[in-house]
Amino acid sequence: MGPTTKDLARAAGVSLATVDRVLNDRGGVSLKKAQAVAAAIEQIGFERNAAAAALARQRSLRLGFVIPKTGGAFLDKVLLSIQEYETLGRSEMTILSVIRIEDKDAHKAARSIANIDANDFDAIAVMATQSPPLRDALLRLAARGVHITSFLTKQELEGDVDFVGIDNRAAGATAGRLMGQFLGRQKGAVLPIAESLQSRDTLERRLGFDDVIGNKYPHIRPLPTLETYADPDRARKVISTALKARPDTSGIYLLTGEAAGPVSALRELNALHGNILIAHERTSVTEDALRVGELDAVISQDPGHLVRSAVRIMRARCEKRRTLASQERIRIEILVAENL
Amino acid sequence: MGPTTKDLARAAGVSLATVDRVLNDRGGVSLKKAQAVAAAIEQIGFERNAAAAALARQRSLRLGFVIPKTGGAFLDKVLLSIQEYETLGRSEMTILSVIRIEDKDAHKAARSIANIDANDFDAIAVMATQSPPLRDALLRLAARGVHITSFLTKQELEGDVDFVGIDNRAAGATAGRLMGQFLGRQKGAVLPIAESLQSRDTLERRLGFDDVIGNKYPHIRPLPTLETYADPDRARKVISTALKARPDTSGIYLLTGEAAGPVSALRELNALHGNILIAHERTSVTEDALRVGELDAVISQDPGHLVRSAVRIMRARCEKRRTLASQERIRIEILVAENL
DNA sequence: AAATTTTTGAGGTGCGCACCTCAAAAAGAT
DNA sequence: ATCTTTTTGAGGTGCGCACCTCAAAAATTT
Repeated sequence: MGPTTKDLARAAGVSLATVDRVLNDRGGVSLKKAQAVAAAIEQIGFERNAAAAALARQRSLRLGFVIPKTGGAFLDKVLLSIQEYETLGRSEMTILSVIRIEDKDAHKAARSIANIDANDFDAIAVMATQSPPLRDALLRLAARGVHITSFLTKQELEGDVDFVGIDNRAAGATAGRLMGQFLGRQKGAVLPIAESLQSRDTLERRLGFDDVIGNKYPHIRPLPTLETYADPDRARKVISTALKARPDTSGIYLLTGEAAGPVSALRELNALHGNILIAHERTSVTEDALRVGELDAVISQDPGHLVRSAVRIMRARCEKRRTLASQERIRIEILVAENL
Repeated sequence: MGPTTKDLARAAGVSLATVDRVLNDRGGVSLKKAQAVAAAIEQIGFERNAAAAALARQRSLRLGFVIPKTGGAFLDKVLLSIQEYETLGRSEMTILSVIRIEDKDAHKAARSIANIDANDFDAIAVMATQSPPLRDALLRLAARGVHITSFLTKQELEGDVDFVGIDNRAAGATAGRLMGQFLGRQKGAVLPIAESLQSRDTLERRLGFDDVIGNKYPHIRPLPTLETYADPDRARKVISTALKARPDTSGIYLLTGEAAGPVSALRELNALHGNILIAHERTSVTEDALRVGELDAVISQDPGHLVRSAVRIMRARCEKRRTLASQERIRIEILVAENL
């Protein structure tokens, strides 16, 4: 057993009450004594007994996931992971809940956030496209004591906000590397397809992709990104046009998390085989496509890992613990048919 | 808060003492009452409060990792992960320790296991090549109440032994897929290199590899596996001979976890560029080789993940909890330069 | 029916911490 | 020097469970 608060009090030359005040930020402690306690913590290597703290605190941590209302298969998987964790997390004194927000319009999103009662949550993980009104709403929540973590999409508030998610630029670069390797010496054009170019993730992925292709595989020519606007008809039309315009196309890169639309469009156009196809996010659609050989690789991030990481970070923030950063980096996974 | 033991006792119509006897296997409970408690657990959805249990139990779980004495960079990473977890796990009431065993000889290994005092451990995770004497030694430990988990190498004892590690056949298949894709339409031979063919892991990987190559990329010819016996000189010699014998070699597959030897041999032979090279396990050697483009891909399993998973499983066994199996499958990771 | 064994219940203790109250001490203000 | 404010300490309570003892009740044997 490590040293207890009692040992800490003795080592610091203060009472248990003062130790408690320092450990739990209750204020009303002179700088001198506070420093004495801090020094003693270092010296004797005190570590709060998590089990005892959880038991005594008795109050479950209320963690919220703020998630857009509209979203496809990947988001569903994230939601499922949250649910899974809920049943498991009950014994760990955490209550998870999901808050769906409007995401079409920055102001609506901000209003959804503003509607969150700061008393209901100890921390929230926010997935939402950045915007000034949203930022203000988040800052107000933060001011009322809710810890904010950005989830999948970066938020820039004051100070350092933890971020849970992959590095999209590196993800795009990974896709570029695979595309280059899969195409080999073969010359040709690569067609990137996205839902929209508005999203920051898409842009970052494209940047990473172009970077690798340009530097390592200069014989491959990346075409301008096609936008589907999440509309199957439009997808089929623009893809068809693009493929006709560039018959030398030999690779297709689906930048967007939602691969279902483009994949079925490509299937109808008979463009699935013969072309190297790389997509993002593991969903039932991409899994199946990998298995039958329509897709060659999928770049993905594990939703379960995302959720667990977010929960760990939020808990650490609430309990004023430091997190083991190395454990929290979300890996960029590469999936092929054999390692599903 | 979920229901407590008090609620459980009331629901089952028994006393707290009986509930305690059932929950902690103290015996001396009639079948009838035991079933009543079990039924009540289901009915009211009782879940032991892990924090309170850990606190009351007071006794840290003593978990052991049984690891071969000889081992390369990958094993070092595993050991490092165990150490990392140790500092972190102290607050979680677990004490990890590592037991190094002889591994050259099955009898020596068995004797090392036999030397383990069953009173010192609640559970151990064993990494050792299977053999009848080893099996006996493990069974004796199990009989004395130590929970056994197989770690990286499967152990077949009585009943079901948990296994922590990747599916080596699938790992080999993944390597085969990448090799096939990277080589593209290019015909040629692929040279698999291993330390020795004795190890089960190596065999399984080779099987998976051949399976994919044979079925999906029949124009590629896998050569017989080269054995280096972990000897750099021998490695250089056999590789050189093999490459001369088959000038059409265009891919090399390093089956073994230790890539350092073969990689430097290949470097001296100037066989690194021009050939597609795939290896196993992330180490500083494979990382560097990936970055500079000598290696094209690495198939790996995360040591940190391995250790955490093993600990979770051992704890669950000791505390008679069921584990969330989905969370415990170790992923087969694919690494390229961009997703390190 | 008596003696034995097995099963059950009542009750207590302590794990390490969070959170609370109240009084005493120290520091600062007037 | 008195009053006010801030800081400190002593002490208590309870979280849910593990683990213990002892006596009473029930089931089994003799």
